[in-house]
Amino acid sequence: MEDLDRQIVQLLVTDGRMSYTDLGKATGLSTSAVHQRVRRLEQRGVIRGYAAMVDPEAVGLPLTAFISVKPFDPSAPDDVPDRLSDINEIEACHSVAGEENYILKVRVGTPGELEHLLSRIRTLAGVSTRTTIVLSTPYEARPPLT
Amino acid sequence: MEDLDRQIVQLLVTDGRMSYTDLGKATGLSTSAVHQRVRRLEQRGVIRGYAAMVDPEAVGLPLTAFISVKPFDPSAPDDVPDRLSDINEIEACHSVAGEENYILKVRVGTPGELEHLLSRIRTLAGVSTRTTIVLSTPYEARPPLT
DNA sequence: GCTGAAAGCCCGTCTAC
DNA sequence: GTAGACGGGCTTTCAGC
Repeated sequence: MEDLDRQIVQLLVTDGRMSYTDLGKATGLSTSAVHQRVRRLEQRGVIRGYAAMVDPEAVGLPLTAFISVKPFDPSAPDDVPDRLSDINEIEACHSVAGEENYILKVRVGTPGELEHLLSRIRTLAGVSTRTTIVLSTPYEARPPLT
Repeated sequence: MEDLDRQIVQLLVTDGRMSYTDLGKATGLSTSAVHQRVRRLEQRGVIRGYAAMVDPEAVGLPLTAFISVKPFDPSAPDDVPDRLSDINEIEACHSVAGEENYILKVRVGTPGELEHLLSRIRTLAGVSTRTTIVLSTPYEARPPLT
């Protein structure tokens, strides 16, 4: 990727609401040139979208956990991500190499909700689970420096 | 949290660049009322900021991994997050309950870079590591529905 | 805490290079 | 691919309730 695009991406990752005018000042381009480049970055899928970053505790989700998942029947068709995609408590689903097949990142309000979520996951996807509770998060979602 | 604030947060998590005018239309508030609420949500730390979401592969970071970390000397002062905070490849650092002390999420370009990163982590923080390679990511960073 | 209005700035587009 | 300009819309602030 070109250096100007890289700069623009970097700026927008740090401040997703920065105006095209300010992006232009920061990169030395005109407003319309920046605008055009941003649109192309969005269309090419480099920029997938924009989001407010929210404090999970402030919205009632103080409990984070990683759940490693392994199918009961390793010969069954593997559609775990599809089966779990409607569960809003699951923030992320990664297919991984190793002892387990998937790592899920989940957020809930209470241990009771986590217990209930685990049983939903086990029955919906036909998997066994290994859960790692997050005690605190020194940092998270830091933008990739490229 | 109040319902109107919840609506606003939900909308901004889904589209971080939505205008205050549109937020007002969606919530039935005036533009200035929305603006005021958003500022208070930002000041209270409910909204931590805004970010463009970037495709890691498109910016040269196709390889994601989780690194579980455990100090060589369990009696030494635990300042692992501080010691690692300058490493840009580390996207997140969670303190966890379980066999290991921390889970790191990292993004790099190549296996060679991962190898180098692991040795930096081990020497900088005085830890042993267990690495789980991500093969694919069916979904990630889904907004918490509250 | 919300509304409504007013001024300034930004967005989005178009034309020209 | 970039610069410059223009109209419409948005942001931001300030009374007023």
